[in-house]
Amino acid sequence: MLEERKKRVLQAIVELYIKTAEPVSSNAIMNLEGLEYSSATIRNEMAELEKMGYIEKPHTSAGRVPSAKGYRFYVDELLQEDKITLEEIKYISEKLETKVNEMEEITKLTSSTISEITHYTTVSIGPSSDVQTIENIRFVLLSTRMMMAVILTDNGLVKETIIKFDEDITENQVQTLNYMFNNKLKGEPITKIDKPLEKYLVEEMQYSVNLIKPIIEQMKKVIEEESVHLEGASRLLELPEFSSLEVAKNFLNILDEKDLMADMLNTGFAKDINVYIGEENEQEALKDYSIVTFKHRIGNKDLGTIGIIGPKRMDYAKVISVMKYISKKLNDNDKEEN
Amino acid sequence: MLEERKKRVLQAIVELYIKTAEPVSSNAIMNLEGLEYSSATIRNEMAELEKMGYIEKPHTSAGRVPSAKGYRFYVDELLQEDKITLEEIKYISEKLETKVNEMEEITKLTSSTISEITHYTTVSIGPSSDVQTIENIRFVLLSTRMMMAVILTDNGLVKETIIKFDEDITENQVQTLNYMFNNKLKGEPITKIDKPLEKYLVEEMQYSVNLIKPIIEQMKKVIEEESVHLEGASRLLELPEFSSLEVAKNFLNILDEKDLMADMLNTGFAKDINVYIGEENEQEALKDYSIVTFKHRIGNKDLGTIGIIGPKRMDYAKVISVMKYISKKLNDNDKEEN
DNA sequence: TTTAGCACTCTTTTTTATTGTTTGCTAATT
DNA sequence: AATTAGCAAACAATAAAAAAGAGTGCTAAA
Repeated sequence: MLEERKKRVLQAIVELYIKTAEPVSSNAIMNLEGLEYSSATIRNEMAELEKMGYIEKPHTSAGRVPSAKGYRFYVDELLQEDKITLEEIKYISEKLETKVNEMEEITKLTSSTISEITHYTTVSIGPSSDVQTIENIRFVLLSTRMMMAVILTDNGLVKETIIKFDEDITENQVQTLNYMFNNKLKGEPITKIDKPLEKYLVEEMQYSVNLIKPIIEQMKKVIEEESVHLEGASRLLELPEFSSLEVAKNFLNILDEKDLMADMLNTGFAKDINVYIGEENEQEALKDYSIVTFKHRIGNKDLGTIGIIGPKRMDYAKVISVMKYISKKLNDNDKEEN
Repeated sequence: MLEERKKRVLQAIVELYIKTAEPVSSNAIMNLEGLEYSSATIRNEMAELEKMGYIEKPHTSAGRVPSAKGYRFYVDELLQEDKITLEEIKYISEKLETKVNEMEEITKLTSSTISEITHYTTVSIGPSSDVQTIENIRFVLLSTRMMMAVILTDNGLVKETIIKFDEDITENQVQTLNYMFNNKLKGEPITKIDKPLEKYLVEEMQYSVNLIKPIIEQMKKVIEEESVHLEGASRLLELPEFSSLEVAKNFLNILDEKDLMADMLNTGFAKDINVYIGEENEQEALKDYSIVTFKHRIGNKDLGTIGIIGPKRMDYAKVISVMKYISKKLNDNDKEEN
């Protein structure tokens, strides 16, 4: 465990570095609250913190920079969660009051709000399909060979898709489909819509392959579709660590990899808010960045996961404060409405 | 009119500059096809071309760079449209054979194909709402207070939206709506769905405001929604003109302005393919870029507009070749299917 | 009409010098 | 024993100077 003064020094280094992106010198932190010592004393503490692995030097004559271990300690032990201003609270409240018709839009709204307030890039994704159950399925004939399928899930999500057929479909067939699918699938997980179901319907129930096959295939597609939503992609470019084109390009390329982003949002969820600092990220490409993931929900309805991507010197305190506030706000709003 | 040799020189300068992004010296173009003269002779021609305004010098001791006038002359008179390789043809054909269920996906597919082949950024938008007419409208009750509306247009586009109500809706009401909307609106332009219609339905036809108002409002919203689709945003960053972070940021910010992009895609359409070079763009922010717009259609169905954004030294020949090829291919594919 | 030749211009790259920041250590002080 | 003043050493960052390179425009000859 770290002595109190060392903690203060580490905290000062982390917070100043988050603020300025410049290595922090012994001079810069002397005389701060609780650190009324000469720079030489601070230097001694810094030397020890370095030996312990909490901070490091870019080169001999530079100030110190937090190491991954340093950030981790800061996040776990030193971080204070009140870094949210009144204006920000006001802004968030206003944005979250926007009326939305679809649950998915709440996720987008939340993720854009977080991006705007924190100035980091956010990525979001809906709830994973295996936690969702079917509440209702509707088929609607759009034209003789084109049908629309709408699936309502228990968390209020709507998934629709258009299905084309090679032969004409009758209104009668559509009604049978409506009855049968609802009867069989209501309350079941949406992942039940798959190949075995197709097989069952065709082989056991004697439905026409030409009718069932396109339906199942297309529905399966929308269900599995993980649509990643991005917000504020260019925002990070304002930060000094992205002032090299090399780095900027690398970052934009990472964002372009939807699969990678989906992966990232789907890894390990001990808590609702998780912090991954630099090398702690499982994905190789993200080892230079920090990610904070936020599984958000209203009541017990899972609404998906939002990830904030930023530099390692991300303002963790701010990000976490904002998330917690939004989470609270979302649930309050919901209660009011009922 | 330019003498033949001057044309050759101008062409060489434009093409070399497009390729290398470096000012073109007299040395570099001597001995090219049709230019078997000494560098001094070329220099004389270049001096004259400069006086006429076709090319310019970044500074005294640099080579020449095409001016906007130079590019314009090149595009109008010199450009050869066979700049498309066999591999590219193969790649395009394969991609365009992907089966899609929605017309909108064709636009996305086309725009991503163009971006991939040309390495420029593309922006696309659906057909403007005032050229579309209603083919069919469907209302489907999803739950007691939630309804889905689906509009089919004559160009095969599907627009759907979810509508929430403050009071319960009966299946009966939905059927009336279905009958009435179709009866009244089939064959009409979709822009007919607006405030006056709401007024008519409520005041003359005595429908409940609580029912009609949310419907019209929400439908109006989806109709007016111009969803701009972006492809290959980070691609331009590979080009040397974007090697300054300043410029790169500027570019990304322009792309973020959806309204600007929509504007750009909606300005003046003399032909299906239009080229705007630098200052020729109406929008101030685009004066440093060149835009090629491409109104694409299958038969006489308008499918929307795709814009390619690149530097002024864009490879116009390639871009135009690709567009023409895709246009042909789309229409051929369509014929085959019928 | 074309071209060789060369001085001149201006950018780009390389080198050298200068300034500034911060550390680590030693010795003095509290 | 803990703290601090003081100072040399280590680099980075900046500025200034020098050298190299690429092209042009013009003149005079072919």
